[in-house]
Amino acid sequence: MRTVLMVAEKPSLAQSIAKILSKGNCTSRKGLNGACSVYEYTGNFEGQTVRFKMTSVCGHVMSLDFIGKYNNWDKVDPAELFSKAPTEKKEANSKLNMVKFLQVEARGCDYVVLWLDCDKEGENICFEVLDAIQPVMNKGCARERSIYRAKFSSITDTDIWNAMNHLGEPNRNEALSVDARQELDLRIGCAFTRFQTKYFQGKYGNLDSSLISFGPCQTPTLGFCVERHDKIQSFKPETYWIIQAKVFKGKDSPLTLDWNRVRVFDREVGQMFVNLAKTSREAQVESVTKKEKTKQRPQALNTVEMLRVASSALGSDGWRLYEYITRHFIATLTQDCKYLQTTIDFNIGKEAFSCSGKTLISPGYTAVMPWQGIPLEEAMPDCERGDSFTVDEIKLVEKQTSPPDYLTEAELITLMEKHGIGTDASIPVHINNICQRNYVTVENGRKLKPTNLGIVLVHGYYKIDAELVLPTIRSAVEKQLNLIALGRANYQQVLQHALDIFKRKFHYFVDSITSMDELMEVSFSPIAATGKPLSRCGKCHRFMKCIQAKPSRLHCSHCDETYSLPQNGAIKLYKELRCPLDDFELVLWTSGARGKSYPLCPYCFSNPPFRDMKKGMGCNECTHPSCQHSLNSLGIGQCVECDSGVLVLDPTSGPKWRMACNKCNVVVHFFEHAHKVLVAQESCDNCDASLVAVDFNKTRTPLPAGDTQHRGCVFCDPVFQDLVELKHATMRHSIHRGGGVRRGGRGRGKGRRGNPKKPKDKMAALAAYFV
DNA sequence: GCAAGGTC
Repeated sequence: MRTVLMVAEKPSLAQSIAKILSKGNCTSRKGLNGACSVYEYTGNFEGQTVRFKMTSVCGHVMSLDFIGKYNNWDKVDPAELFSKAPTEKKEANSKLNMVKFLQVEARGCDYVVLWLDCDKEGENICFEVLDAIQPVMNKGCARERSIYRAKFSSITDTDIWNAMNHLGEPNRNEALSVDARQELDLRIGCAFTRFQTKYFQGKYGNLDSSLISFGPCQTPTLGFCVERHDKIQSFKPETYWIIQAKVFKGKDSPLTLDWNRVRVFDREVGQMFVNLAKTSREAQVESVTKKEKTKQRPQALNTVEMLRVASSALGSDGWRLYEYITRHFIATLTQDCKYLQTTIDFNIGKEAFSCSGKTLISPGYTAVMPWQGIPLEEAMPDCERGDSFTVDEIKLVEKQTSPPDYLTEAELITLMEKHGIGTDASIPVHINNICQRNYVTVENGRKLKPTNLGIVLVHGYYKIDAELVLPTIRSAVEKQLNLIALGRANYQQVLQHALDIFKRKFHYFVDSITSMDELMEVSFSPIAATGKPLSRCGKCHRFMKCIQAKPSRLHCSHCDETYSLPQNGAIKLYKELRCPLDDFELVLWTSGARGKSYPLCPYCFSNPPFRDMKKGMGCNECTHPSCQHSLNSLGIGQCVECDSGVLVLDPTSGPKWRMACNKCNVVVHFFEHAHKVLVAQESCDNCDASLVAVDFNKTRTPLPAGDTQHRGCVFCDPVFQDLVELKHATMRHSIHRGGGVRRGGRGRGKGRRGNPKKPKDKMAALAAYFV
C-alpha cells in the first residue's frame, strides 16, 4: 500500500484535519521531537487505497542568518551586510529537530500533501518541508505527480474535504517573495542596528539601552508613538465659546440643547448670538424627525481586532478574554440592534438648536454585548411642530480645546494594521520590542509614551531620511514583494533593487549621523561625564568610572577606552587588588547578597589573556598559573551539577564560606565561623579535588577536642563531611557517581579546554599558555 | 547582541 504524508503548519491543525479526513478513525503517536504528533489512517487517494500520515511542523522550519564570521560585531563593518556577507538557512529551532523528524516520517512515502496555512508564509514553509523530505521520499516514475497542495480557509468539514478533493500545487513565486522579504529584513535591520548601537553606545553613558535597534516594522511602530507625542508637545490650546440652552415643557425635566453653530472662537460674536436668542423666552419646535436606525452586529472577530479589544478594557485576564470572544461570536449570529432616533429642531429667537435621543426597538445582539446597548435615559419627550418650550437658561460658556492624549495600544494596533506594518501574529511582538528597547513606556490605560531615546531616534531619522521611520516605505517594499508573488517581477531583480536603495540610504545615514547626534547631545551625557569613579586603569593609573546604565561598563576618560562588565548584577571595588598581567584594579561582581560572586579584571574580561579563555571570563575562570585570584589558585573540584564547571572558593564569602561553580549557578555553602579558608596546593588522593585548609574561631570551632585547624578534602574527608553542608553535593560528586569513573557526555572530549581539572604542573601550564 | 515571520 502506498503512503501519503500530509503536513500542517502547527500540531493542533494536524490533529483537527486528521480527525475530519479520517472521520475520527485515526491512530496517533508522538513524533521524535516530542512536539509534533503523527495521525495515521487508511483511506482513498487518487483512486487507490493508501495509508495516510498526517503531521505538522511548528511554523517555519528554517530561518535566515549570516554565516558565522559575519556575526562578529567588532570585526565586521555593518556596510558589508548589504551585499558581501553571505547568508545561510539554519534550522529555526534546533531543539525541535524538525528536519530530522520530517525525514524520518517521510522516508518511504510516495506522495505529500501540503496543508500549510494559505498565505505567503505558508507557501514558503511548503518549500522548506519539500527541501527536507524530497531526498528521502520514494521516487515514483518521472511523470507521476507526487507533490500536492491543499487550499483551505477554515477548519470545517466542508472546507477541508473540498480542499482534499481539489488539490493544487505549491506556489514557488509566493515562497520566493518571502525569501526576498527575509533577506531584506535581515540585511537592513542588522546593518542599521549594529551601526547605531556601536556609534551611540560608545559616546553616551546614560542611554540605558544595551541595543539601539532598527527594523522595518519596529521603527515605524515607534514613529507612530512619537508622532502623537509631537502633536501633544506642539499643541496650543485655543479658547472657544458655546451657547448652552436648557428648555422645558410643563413638569418635564429640562432638556439640554446643542447649538447648531456648535462653537465660535470669538467671544464678542458668541455674545451677540446669545443676545439674539435672548430676545425670545420661548423655544419653538421647528420639526420632529423620527428615524428607525440599526446598530450593526459585529463582524466575525479576527486576531487583530481581538488584540485591539483585549488591549483597550480587558487586561490580561484569560477568562474575560474567553468570555469576550464567546459573546462576540454569539453576537455575530444574532440580529442587529434596532432603535428609533428622534431629533427635535428648535428655534430660540433666530438661533437654531437641536436635541436628539434614541429609543430601543429591539436589542438584537446588544443582549449579549450589553455594554453596547442603547441607554434608557436617551429617550425623548413627545412633541410636534409648533409646540413651544419655555427657555429655562441660555448662556455663553467658555471652553478650551484640549490636546490629544498619548496613543493607546488599541489605536497603535489600528495604525499598524492600516499601514500594513507587521501581521496579526507579529504586531504585539513589535510593540513589545519598542517597550523592551526602552523606546516607549506603557502608561495607565495602556497608553504608549515615548522615552527620550525613542523621541531622539525618530526625530533624528526625520532629519536625515524620513523614509526610515515613515510607514510608507514598508508598504512600498511589500508592494514590490507582491510582484514576485504574482510572478510579475523577478525575485533577484526586486531583491537587488531594494538592497541597492537601502545600501545607499545606509551610507547616507552613516555620513549624516551627526544630525542625529546633535539631538542625542541634548538628552544624554557624554560617556566621560557619566558614572562614578570605581577602579583604576592599568594603563594610566587614573580612576575609571563605572557606568550603571545598560549596558554597564567602565570608562577611562584619560585613555578614552570603555571596558565591558557582566550585566545583571552589582559591581564593586575588590580591595584595590590588581591583576598581575595588566595592573588593572580588580572589581568584584556579585549576583546578590547570598548569591555568587567573583573578582574580575576589567581588561582581561574583554581581552582574554590566555588562549584557552574567552571574552567575558572572570578570575574564577582565569588559567593564570600563579595569580592568587585565578582558577588555578582557588579552584577546588569538579562541579556537582554541570560537567564543565569547577567549584571555586569565593574568597569574599566569609564568615559563611561558600564555593561557586564558574560555569553554572551552583553555589555550595560550607564552613561557618572560620577566620580563614585556603585552597591548598595538594590534591585529594581519592577524588583529585584540591585540599582545603580551614582555620576556625577558637570559641566556636566545630572541630573535635577544640581544634581550630583542619585540612582535608571537602568531598571525602570524614571530619569535613560532618561539618560541611555538602551532603547532597557530596553524593553527586564524580567520585561517588560510580567508583571514581567520571561520566562521559557533555563537555567532554574537547581536549584540554573541556577539562575542568586544575592543571597540576604549573610550569608546564605556563609553557603551554605563552607559546 | 541585530530583523521579521512562523509557532511552543
